[in-house]
Amino acid sequence: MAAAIGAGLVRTTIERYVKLTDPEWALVEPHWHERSFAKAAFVSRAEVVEQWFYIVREGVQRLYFEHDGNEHCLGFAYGGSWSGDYDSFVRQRPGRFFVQAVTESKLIGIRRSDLLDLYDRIPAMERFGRLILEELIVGRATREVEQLSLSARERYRMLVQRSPQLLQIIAQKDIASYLRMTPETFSRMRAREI
Amino acid sequence: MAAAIGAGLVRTTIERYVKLTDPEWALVEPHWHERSFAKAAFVSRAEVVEQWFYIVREGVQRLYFEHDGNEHCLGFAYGGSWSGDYDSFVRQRPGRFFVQAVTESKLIGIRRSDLLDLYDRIPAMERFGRLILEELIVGRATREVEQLSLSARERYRMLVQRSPQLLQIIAQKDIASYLRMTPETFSRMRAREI
DNA sequence: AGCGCTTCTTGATCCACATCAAGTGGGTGC
DNA sequence: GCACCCACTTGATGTGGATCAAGAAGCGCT
Repeated sequence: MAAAIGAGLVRTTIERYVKLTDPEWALVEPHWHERSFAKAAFVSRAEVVEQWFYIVREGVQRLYFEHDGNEHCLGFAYGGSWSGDYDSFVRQRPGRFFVQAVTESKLIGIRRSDLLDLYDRIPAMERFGRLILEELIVGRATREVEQLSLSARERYRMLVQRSPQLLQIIAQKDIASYLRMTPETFSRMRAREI
Repeated sequence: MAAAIGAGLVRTTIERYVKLTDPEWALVEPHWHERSFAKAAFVSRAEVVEQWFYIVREGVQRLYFEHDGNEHCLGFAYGGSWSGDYDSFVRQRPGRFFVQAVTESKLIGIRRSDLLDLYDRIPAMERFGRLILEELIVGRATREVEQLSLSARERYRMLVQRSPQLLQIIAQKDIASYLRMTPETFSRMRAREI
């Protein structure tokens, strides 16, 4: 029942970047597999070399790393976006990051060896690989500018305005970490002004 | 005298990532142009849409943005690496960053339209585009982990150990900004322990 | 439903680094 | 060569947010 995977999600997602002919899609499609993760399960773990690249079908995941017993949250993935430890996936070295399912999640993944194979065989797929990286870089640059330009309170207000749904789904300590502040500071901002 | 451009620098640099056949190189080579920048001249400016992508032949440049009259330095480019405002280059929107020649610089650049054309015509060039973005992403991830894991003093020590030559070339206020501290803090760290 | 663990809240205190201020020195341009 | 402008240094003071501490409230698990 390959055709049912993601109910067309994968092709739709790829075709946000490049068009595939039907014969091309026939080569691409069989390599994607749905994988389920229970709440709190790990999609990727530090120390492990990542072999999968994912599209999120359902659920939310958080990306973080540990240092001195603290967790530093770098981002969240949800419907239609990418998931997994892209850093380890690219370098093929033991990962520095954890990706954990915040809610029960269904991800549609492709193995690295299969993806590289598609890059070789289908120019449009290589382009797809380039374009998602461009998007990633632009997102990172935006986030970096905001981290440096805004105070803790301004970053909090920005998040409330832009992604209020995250407040419902993600633990406050993780949002706090994502915003580069302690849970205590986050809690005080919530209390004093919404 | 196209063959003299960069004395082979461009082909060598590209071939760190992908191999080009001689006929492919013959298509690629004519699109690269050497551009010179005086000390303190701007390679890229905020508000302008970047049309060039550069390889550094000579000199050092700094990447920064302005906010509330402060400059925030995000990185430096030098021999053999990339330069220019990649964020604006990718998005084709007015730039958020400045790239300024710290020392007199010679950059070898290609226009965006020409590069996209090469992506269309030469699969190896599209792969090259993907691979340098992968390198960029990995570098960003490394830097982000360090920013979050290390104190100001540790970041200072790390830089001294890893890139001592930068201390000779770049203004201390810019290195301080790159390390996310004020010039005063940087100066005090220098004074108290080397 | 009740137990136990984790998260969240709230208050008191602390501190690394920023800010403000003033003086010194080096490089650049005329 | 001199003047001006920054960059750099050094000291005094300030503060945003961290840390420490101790309850309260959720929430999963059996």
